[in-house]
Amino acid sequence: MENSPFNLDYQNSSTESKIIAAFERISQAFRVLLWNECTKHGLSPIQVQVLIFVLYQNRSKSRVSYLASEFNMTKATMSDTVKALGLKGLIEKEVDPNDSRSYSISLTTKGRKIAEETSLFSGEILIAINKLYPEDKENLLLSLISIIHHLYKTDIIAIQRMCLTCVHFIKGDTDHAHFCKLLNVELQPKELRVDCPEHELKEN
Amino acid sequence: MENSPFNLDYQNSSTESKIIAAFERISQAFRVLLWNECTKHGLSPIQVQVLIFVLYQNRSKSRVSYLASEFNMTKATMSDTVKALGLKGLIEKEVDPNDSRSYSISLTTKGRKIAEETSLFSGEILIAINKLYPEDKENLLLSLISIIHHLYKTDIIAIQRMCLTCVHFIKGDTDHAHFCKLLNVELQPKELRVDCPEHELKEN
DNA sequence: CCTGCAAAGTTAGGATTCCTATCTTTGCAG
DNA sequence: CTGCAAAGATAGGAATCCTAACTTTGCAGG
Repeated sequence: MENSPFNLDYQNSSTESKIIAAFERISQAFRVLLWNECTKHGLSPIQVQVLIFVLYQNRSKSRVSYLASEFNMTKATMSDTVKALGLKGLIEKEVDPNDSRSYSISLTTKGRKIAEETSLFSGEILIAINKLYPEDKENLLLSLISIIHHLYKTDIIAIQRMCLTCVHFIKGDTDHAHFCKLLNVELQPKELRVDCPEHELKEN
Repeated sequence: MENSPFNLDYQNSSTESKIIAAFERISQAFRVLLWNECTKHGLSPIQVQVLIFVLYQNRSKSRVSYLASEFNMTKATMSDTVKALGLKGLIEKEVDPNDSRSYSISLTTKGRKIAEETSLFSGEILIAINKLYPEDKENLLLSLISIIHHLYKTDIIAIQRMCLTCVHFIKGDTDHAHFCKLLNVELQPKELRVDCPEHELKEN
């Protein structure tokens, strides 16, 4: 290491490790953009993420426990976050009629407005993606889905909402397209969802 | 939104927004893996990131100011972090002979050991990437490089160390391959680096 | 029915992160 | 040599996010 002035080996070897470095760069771009968005509204990153989540996901998932596992934190932390959002008048609690221990949260008018604004935070990344050729975009998406699927199968990530792990999904083959039983539509490869609000985890 | 039981529009429309959702998932996987690695060694995420950075990047970049901009934090925060690493005996300071205000840091034996161990934290993601076909991997890398390059050109990210923005890089064309003046080698597209220790930013 | 256990969420307390603001020392340009 | 900028340190405070203990409620097995 100290012998050569140049670190020739580093990153020169494998495409995979370069892909990882690239992912890290892009992750950082997300973090920075999210942070900028937060300071604009005087909210914390996690608060903004919760608002955006509630905006898009359906009610059954907008609970303290689910949110905690979604964002990899303890229920205690998420409880604080939800309380803070409540005090700021951005969300409302609605007790579950079937289980009075639990409640789901929904956005107030003010909360919805902020959620919609901040959900555009990744817009500049979207523009960057749009510079790719359409077929490259589709290949990129399929590669990413494959990676996520593998991460899920090996328990690196516990939660995701991809078609591939959903009870409503029927996997296609060379003769048949994929199919979603819930929406009752065929799914071309590029129509596969990665974060579907209707996702229900298939056990096995 | 309230009229239909299913949120059909969401994510159904564009490939780009699905790619963004996928990036967010993968980012989260990184965060979780890094966090796991941290608790193992009783270090904070940023401390581990600094160790890994110092392991791979060259000395001129291992300074408080550069590290602060690299990780998007203030010099004050980075100063604290470096101090903490020093107290734990993982790094050493070496004053710059040309500028006594400044110093660079290097790993102690103990620090290097931890850096090498923790730098494998993304190994499970590497395995997931490896499941792709070789040509898909290369296309994936090229797409990611293109996205990062665009993010850089539009000032979303300030710092990166890709060939495309390096003084030593000579861009190729249909007749000539890319070339690195420093290493004195031709660069095939798949050999382009995304985080080169020898990177020097080209002005303009 | 009721007893015990598990699950949802809350609270308290503390460690850590990361900020702003201010300060010291040093390099450098005019 | 004077003034300014840049590198880093320090102090103080807000916010994050954890562990541990607690309340209330649902539920299953006897």
